[in-house]
Amino acid sequence: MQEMPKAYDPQSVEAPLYRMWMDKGYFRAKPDPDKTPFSIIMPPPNVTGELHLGHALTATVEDLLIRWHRMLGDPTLWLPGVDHAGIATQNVVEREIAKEGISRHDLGREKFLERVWQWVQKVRSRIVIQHMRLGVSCDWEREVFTMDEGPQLAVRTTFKRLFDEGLIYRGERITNWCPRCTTAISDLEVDHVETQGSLWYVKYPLLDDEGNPSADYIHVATTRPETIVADTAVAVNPNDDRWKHAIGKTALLPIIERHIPVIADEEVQPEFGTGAVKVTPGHDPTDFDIGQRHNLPIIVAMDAEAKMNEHAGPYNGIDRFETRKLIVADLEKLGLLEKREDHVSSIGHCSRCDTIVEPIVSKQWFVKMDPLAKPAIEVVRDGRIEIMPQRFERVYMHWMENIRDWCISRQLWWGHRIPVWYCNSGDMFACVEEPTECPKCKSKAIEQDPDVLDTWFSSALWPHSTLGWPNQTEDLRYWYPTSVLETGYDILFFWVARMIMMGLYNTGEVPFRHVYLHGLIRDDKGQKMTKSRGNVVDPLDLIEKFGTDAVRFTLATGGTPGNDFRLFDEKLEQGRNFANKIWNAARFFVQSAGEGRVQLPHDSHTAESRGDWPLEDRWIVSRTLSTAREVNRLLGEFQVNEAGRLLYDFFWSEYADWYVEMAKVRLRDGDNSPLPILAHVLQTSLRLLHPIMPFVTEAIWQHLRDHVDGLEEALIVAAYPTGEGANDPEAEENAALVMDVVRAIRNIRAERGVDAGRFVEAFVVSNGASATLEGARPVLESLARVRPLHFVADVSEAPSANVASAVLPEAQIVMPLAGLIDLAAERDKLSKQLADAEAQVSRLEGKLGNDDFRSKAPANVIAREEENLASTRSRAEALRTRLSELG
RNA sequence: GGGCGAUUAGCUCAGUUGGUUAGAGCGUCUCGCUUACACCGAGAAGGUCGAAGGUUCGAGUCCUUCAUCGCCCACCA
Repeated sequence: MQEMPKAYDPQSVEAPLYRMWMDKGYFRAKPDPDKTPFSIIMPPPNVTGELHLGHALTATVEDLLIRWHRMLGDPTLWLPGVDHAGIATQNVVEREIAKEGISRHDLGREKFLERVWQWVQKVRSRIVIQHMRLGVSCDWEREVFTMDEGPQLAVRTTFKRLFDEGLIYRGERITNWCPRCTTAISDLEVDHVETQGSLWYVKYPLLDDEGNPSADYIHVATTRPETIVADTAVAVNPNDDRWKHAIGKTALLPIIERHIPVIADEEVQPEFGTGAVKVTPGHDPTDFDIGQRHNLPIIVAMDAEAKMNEHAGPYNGIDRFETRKLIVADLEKLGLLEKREDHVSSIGHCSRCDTIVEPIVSKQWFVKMDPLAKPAIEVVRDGRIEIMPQRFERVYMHWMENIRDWCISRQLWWGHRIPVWYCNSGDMFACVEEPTECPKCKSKAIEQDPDVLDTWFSSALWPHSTLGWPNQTEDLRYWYPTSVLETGYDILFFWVARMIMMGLYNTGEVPFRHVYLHGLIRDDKGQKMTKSRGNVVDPLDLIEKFGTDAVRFTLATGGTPGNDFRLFDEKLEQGRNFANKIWNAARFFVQSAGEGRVQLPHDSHTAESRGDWPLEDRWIVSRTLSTAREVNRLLGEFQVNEAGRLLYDFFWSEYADWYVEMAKVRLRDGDNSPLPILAHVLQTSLRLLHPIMPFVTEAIWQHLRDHVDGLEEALIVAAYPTGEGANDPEAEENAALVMDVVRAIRNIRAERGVDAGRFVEAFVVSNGASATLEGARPVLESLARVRPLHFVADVSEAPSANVASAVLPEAQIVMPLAGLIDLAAERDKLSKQLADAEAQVSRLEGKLGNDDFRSKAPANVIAREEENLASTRSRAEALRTRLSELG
């Protein structure tokens, strides 16, 4: 039997308990064909570095759900994993080797990838340790990495299927190009920032019929003058009278002096700028489309790092923004710059490195999304997948319905290599296994595409690839579709939407039933936590400082699903204090139990079986039942925060503040009858709390087993209370009255300045509730520190001079407090209360006198209001009597 | 240009089928005897639930408009 220290010490408790859970194999998934499984595939953290608070939140919520279901007896699988995070990891490792003064090109592809793998090994183990510190009860034996063989096979199989069905294609398209990462990125990887910039008005000379520059100009407006060198046309709206005369003519491109046509295209908005637009199909998405329609040549005037190339004439080799300055100056010199205006526009930045993205035409691989999106829309519409909070379903729909093709090729080294080979005959083909020859011409001169896939491609397959797909494994059959996906709303499109599409495409089934989206965790000022701001908080630091349970409790209850929330020390202190409260409430029990063993009450399920128990016992047992029921309901609705709050309130404000104090009254008299009830409520609370606060509850559980019979060997596998059994409304009502009386007396004592320790005389006037109150005499005397305590049936039996009083709906308190009475204050207080009561009475009279209310409101509401009116009336009456006695 | 969210006590936030006199934590003010806990206990003060309309017997909760802040989506040069 071990002593419990005075304060809960997370540091000394957490690691041994986690080891115990692991050693006993409690985390291991055990399928049972007769039961409905509950499964979660953990969102794999990136191997870019440490876990952040978003991961901690995901881990908390998922662990909570898993522990809850495990205790309910459901077969549970929680499968952990790690993501190779292509571009992000490559960037991190590039920065690492830059410290040694080398670039990836110095190393070469193979050596560089070796360095990445070294990095991965290091970071993976840290992520695992961090997760363990958070108390996650996932099945570690099943941990998967996105670059493992299984996911590799799934990636290549999926690619080949899509390729063979024509849903993957390769084409020269305009894509977002990051000149720093030197790769194409998808639309989603571009962050748009409203930026104050300039709009330059430039005059292009029009050529006359002989092909010589005329005095006539066409005026264009541009925000990116450096792209002038790649213009292949000028476009105007066909209905624009100002420019009708120019359509079909030829303009002379300044500086480059190329002849370009003036064309008409509906896309051009006459209201903007001059109504004439320079067309640069190689460097602008809209212009690319116009170019396609008019068969314009495409000129790309920049290299991979966005330096101007040979197409840029005098600017060859110069950076794009430097070129912008130079060309503006040159145009001015030529007299072709008409004016400059301030102009705000939205500039795309690489979400990985914040470099300004350049739209550039290049050869890339794309997935045709429309056919994949349709079924994905369907499953959310018909409820096969539920997204919470529900408002995100609209966001999802909007994106799906306007979906654009997905650029999946990346000019990177780290990632899944595109499984396409080119034959020197000009053929290309996709393969699952590495081929040795071209399937068509049998040539051995084949070469694999050098590019890798967008990291989200493998992520999209995660729920089924981790379970063995494309093999039809037992795991896949049993655990798929998974139950819940928990992640941040910021990756709804990146990940959730794509998992739904690819899951349906590959398996014909949804990947998960429920999507639970959490908000962003912000700092105390509401700012996003970013490395550049330096306000990123490491979950481990918080765990060291407050304990894991405190962090989990705070994350789980501190906010609402889908909404951002601020995290700061005061919030975590609340969690820490709660853990300590639980610890000490248990400590009180353990001390009270002493050497003896306590039996749990063997029949507490029906109100009758508890009929002759003391009021406070009946009350707390009844309240425990409702709490258990409510917690299960809330968890079932994923209202994790409300479940946590409810448990907090129940445990602290009802069990600890009231029941334990009431139990002390009997215990002090040497009556040990509260012990079974204390044990019962305590162990039930521990079960209920365990999913949210696994460590403190398990630690206490192990202590409790020394004192209480019939407890399972470990709380993590103990049964979860569901609250079956009958409540005892009568006991709840009577206990409420007792507590009200105690509170009223305490209030008088405090207001009149009665010494805290002093016992004083009190009269409780009550008719209907006298038996209840008489039964609670020891509790009242002790908790309110009143003695002698008189129960009388009528106010006339209580003294009226020099008294302080309080009027409750079912009782009045009269306390003779010679020397402490301030008549004016007393009158004031009672008058105010009377005014409140009278206002209440007239409000209720009005309400109940309203025929509409009587005929339309439900009966129980009417009955309640009637009761309310009656008791408020008698309360007002009592107050008037008291006041008149005061004179 | 569309869409979404937030606006509730000094601060940070709950409040999910509309139904008693709107809650919590922190902070503030009093007081602290106790078989757990000062990471505590008792008592108190503090809110016209962003504004204006509307629906309803009844609105913090539903509808409309507006304001402020924040976010997402969008190829207007």
